[in-house]
Amino acid sequence: MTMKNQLEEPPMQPEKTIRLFIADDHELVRDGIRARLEDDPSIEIVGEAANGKQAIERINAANPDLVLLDINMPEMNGFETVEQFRKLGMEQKVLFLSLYDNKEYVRRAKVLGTNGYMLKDVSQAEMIATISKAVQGGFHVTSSLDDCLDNTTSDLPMLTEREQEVLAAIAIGKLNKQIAGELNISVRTVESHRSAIRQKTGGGNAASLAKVASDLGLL
Amino acid sequence: MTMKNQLEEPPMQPEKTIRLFIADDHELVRDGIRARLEDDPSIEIVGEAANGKQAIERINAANPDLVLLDINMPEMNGFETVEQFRKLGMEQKVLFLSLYDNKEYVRRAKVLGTNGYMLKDVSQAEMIATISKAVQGGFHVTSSLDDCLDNTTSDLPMLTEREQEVLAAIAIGKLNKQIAGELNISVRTVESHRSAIRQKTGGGNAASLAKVASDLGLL
DNA sequence: TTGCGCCTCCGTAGAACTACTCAATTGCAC
DNA sequence: GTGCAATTGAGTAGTTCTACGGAGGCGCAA
Repeated sequence: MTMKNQLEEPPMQPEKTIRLFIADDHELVRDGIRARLEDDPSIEIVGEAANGKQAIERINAANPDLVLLDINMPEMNGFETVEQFRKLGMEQKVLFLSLYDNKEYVRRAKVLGTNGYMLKDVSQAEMIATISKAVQGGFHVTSSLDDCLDNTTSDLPMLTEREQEVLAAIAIGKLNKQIAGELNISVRTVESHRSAIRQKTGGGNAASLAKVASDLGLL
Repeated sequence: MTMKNQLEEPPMQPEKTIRLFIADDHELVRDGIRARLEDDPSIEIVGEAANGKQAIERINAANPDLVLLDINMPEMNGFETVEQFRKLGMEQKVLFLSLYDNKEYVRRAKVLGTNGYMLKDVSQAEMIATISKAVQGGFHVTSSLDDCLDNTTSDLPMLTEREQEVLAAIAIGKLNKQIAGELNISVRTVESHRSAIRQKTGGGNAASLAKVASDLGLL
């Protein structure tokens, strides 16, 4: 367990250009990223997509070193897209780009084995730095999120899958009875989950649970 | 009441450049806008701000023809910023820029007497076109929002102020009892408002009201 | 002045949720 | 196998919300 395998790709020149693929549903944001990075000779933008589906179709042809992936996209969001990558055997490095400094998002990004989480409010310098680091491997977040990293496994609510299902249903206004029907469990079980969710999240009534759900990115 | 006062600034050349001020909390988005507009000789970017407060401080010095204003900004959002403009006697034209195709936002933009509402997913061409139109006056929305315009006064829930206060409180998980205390009204009154809100929005239980509140931009 | 919308308040009945408690089953890790 | 977490289910009591019904005051506009 030495530091050897830190350099898996052997002959890496110091000035090798990074082949970057951008997936974001807003053309405006893509333009912004382009504008920022095109000055930098060490980064080359080799492709774009406006959603996860397009990304999957186009990435292999573009053969990027790193995929800059927005989380909130229509059709297929960033997380789902990465899951698809894995299923299809695509092993590109991924750096998430998101508007939200949401601990749960950061946690999921880490759990998925991606290489970083970057907020959209970063400066040009930090964006370039984070991209460079993500390409090397490991998991990197932009500075304002540093604190999310430490407690990423301990501090967070960490709802179980079932609890997340139930919470998502609660958040869109479903009644316990409906939820029970859809999940094929008894109303009492739904209540049990609900109560567990309340305990873990500190949320009180149904409305505040809805807020929690949206904070957790379950909608 | 002829059309005379439509041209208050008398000698307007056809190719006059538009002096544009950009207020958006994301440097990335500002960069994107810059990148898109800097090719166009008819638009000149004369200033930037990262929030409403900065915008107010800087706009007079920049003397723009049009302010491109993000809605979701920290400290002071776009709507509050415009209200401040008015209080301070600033009469610059305003074009909102937002991520959300939210009818209620469009309605508020219109009610505030601003000159348009542009989604952040517009193309470069449409962005330039909308800016040009907004500078001329009137109220303009980007194409995907056209349908919001017609029913902007009739179709929408149009909650009363009190109802909005109550809804906002519900959405963050407050109990009727708490709300009653804070608004100095009885619990029964809160219930009445709540029931009116349910009727107007179609929302059923508390959780779905929370969702409605967030859709309406009350949080 | 008459009407209308908004805000305020109330009663009753039932549905839904909250707050505690407990426990059987499954599967996974040590 | 023992322990632990996740999922499932239940009892009891109390609180909160929902769905009806009704009514008075106030301001504004036709």
